[in-house]
Amino acid sequence: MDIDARIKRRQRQNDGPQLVRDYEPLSPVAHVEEPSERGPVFERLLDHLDPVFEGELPPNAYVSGPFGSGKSAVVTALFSHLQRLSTETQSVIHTSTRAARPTSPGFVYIDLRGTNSEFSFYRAVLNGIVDETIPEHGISTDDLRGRLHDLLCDSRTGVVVAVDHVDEPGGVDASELVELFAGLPSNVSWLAIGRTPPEECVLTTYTATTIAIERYRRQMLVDVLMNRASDGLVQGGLDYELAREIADWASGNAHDALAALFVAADGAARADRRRLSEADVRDACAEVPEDSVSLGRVLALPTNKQIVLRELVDLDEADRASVTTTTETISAAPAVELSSGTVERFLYEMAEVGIVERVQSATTDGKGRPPSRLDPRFPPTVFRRLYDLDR
DNA sequence: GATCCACGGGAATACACGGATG
DNA sequence: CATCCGTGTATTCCCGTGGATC
Repeated sequence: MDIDARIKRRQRQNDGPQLVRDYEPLSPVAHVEEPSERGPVFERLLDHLDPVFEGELPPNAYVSGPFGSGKSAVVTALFSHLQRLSTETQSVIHTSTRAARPTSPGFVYIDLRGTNSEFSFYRAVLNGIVDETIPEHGISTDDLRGRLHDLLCDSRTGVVVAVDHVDEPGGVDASELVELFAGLPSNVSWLAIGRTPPEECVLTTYTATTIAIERYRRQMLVDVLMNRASDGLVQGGLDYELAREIADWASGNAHDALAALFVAADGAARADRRRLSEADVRDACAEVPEDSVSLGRVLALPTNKQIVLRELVDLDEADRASVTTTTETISAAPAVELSSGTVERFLYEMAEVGIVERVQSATTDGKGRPPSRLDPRFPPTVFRRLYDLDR
């Protein structure tokens, strides 16, 4: 960078603070410690978990709600508080020795994104119970299950395991989850969380409680946006009116609303403005796909798949004309060390589970099956930033 | 030495089209 | 005209190997 540019930057900074102070609070993936807008939902969850405060295990339960209704936000917040509480009171099993005498159940939160195998599931449970970190290799799945049995059978009170994102495409579905829990002792109570409505979900035949969470009301969503904006943007960066506009457009989906805010903020920041404009918001909303896939899912993908996606979102139209040319361009990129066969398979696999969408080309050049273009089903700007941010 | 799982690589299958065939 | 066939491409499926980790 030359000296002029350095000076310019200083001048700009002295003009006033940048629009975006911190991208983190704007991220649709980030959950805050205290989601203040969902008080009643907390109450319902606490009602269900009530036996815990008597040292008893609650029954199994299923929490359902549409995309972006705050299920994960609420459960992760609640469980992190409960965990803290039970560690403070020394009530959970802490070590693998039997010295500790638990008087209240332990709490484990598991995100099924990224735990696709039997092994990784039991490993996650065990990790949530003991202090030490369980190795990822060199120990068999059966050994893991064995250790869990030993530990839990020694524990008088057991654990409550929250399992988030049940039934996602390509992930663990309801019946597989039942199988997994069948491999654990009976003093494990689960709290499953998913989008499938309770009446369609087989899990409810194993639960005493189902808790349905509704989508955000408009006003609540506006509050969420204003709160996040006040954490991530410079003061006055987001007008109340624009927050309402985003909330209206998102119709109760907090994920999409935050994604739009993120994109809009990014756009305004690039244009070197100090506040979001009407046009920023409009463009941002247009960038978020109609039926978008959660960025949480995208960012939970294995590293190499994310690398492929990172390249994909930068390709121009010509390079995305077919899966074949997309594959060629991506595997030629310096950042990609995969064989083209693998890149291609990754692309198809991600299309299969809805991370990207295959759009069949209308133009047929006579020869062979018509090619498909791959469209990301998430806002590229958000993915780009969040991906680049933690490299 | 044991274990899990990511990769590679290729085989099998599906699809679209034009032209041949009955 | 309906159906079959061959060709070229797209898509799916499968499984062994080896890297990484303990």
